[in-house]
Amino acid sequence: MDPLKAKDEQSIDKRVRDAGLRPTRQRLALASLLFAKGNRHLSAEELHEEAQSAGVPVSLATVYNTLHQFTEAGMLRILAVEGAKTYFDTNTSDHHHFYIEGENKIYDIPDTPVRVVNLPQPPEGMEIANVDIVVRLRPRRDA
Amino acid sequence: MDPLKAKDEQSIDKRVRDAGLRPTRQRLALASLLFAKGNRHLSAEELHEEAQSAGVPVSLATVYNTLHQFTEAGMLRILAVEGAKTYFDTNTSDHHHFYIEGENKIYDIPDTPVRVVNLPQPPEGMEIANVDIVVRLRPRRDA
DNA sequence: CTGTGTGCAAACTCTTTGCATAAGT
DNA sequence: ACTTATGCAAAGAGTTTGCACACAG
Repeated sequence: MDPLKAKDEQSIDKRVRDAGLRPTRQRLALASLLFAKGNRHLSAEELHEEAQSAGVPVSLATVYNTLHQFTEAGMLRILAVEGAKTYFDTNTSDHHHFYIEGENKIYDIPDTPVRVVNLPQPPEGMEIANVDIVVRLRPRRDA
Repeated sequence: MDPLKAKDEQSIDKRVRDAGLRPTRQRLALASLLFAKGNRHLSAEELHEEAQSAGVPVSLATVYNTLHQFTEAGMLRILAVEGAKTYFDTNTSDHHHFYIEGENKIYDIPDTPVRVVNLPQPPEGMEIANVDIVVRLRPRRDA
């Protein structure tokens, strides 16, 4: 077996274990799809289709369960974009997004130099969980 | 009739007309609820309930239609928060939000001094429609 | 073995749609 | 009158849940 692949699989396995989840076939397969290729923004349905294509017959319900378990474990973040679908982001660090209106596409803002200034104090008894910035884009009307 | 109320109703009427919409009973009533009391963040269902309480028997479908028509006319903005529900904001100018996790509550960031620096160039052929900042809050664990 | 995870299908929530009736101009 | 808006109920999309079977430890 390809040693590189073996190593990836080991680290995936560790990641899932460290999250306190049993490394089942399905969870490992989903984790591989999610974390193998860098930062991704996926809906449950998209991940489900990828799994099918990859020959891993996982059910949609399990995909939802798994995505939420990974999210609770801090391996994923939920993206707040309007519209019905929930997107999950494999990059849990501070970074922000472009959102293309009408296309339902999300992209990382590259090199994320974006910063927020003058953040207000949160109200009594609350703390800031995180700050999401969505830069909504549309096709230029002129030009 | 109370002259103040009459004046409000006139301006509501004008607002709806200016949006190119016929000032029907329902649209006027919903516009009054939406715009009478300053900035608000409402879901369709919440507005529907308010209308019922106010004695305006409008159907939920009409509330949805109306909210979308108002949005297209630029009188409302859709708020992007995670979760299934769509929220509409009566304040269409540049300002940002606190979101309380678990409560599904949205508040304006007061006096909005928040600003984003180092916004990147949008990709080719795209322009920035707007920038949404959501500061997600959670109860403090300590203290 | 024992308990957790999975798959299926049904349930649920929010939102949209189709069509007959009602209201605005 | 003519046209657009409304209400209802049904359909639709996305997500969650309950329960029997399967798999990991």
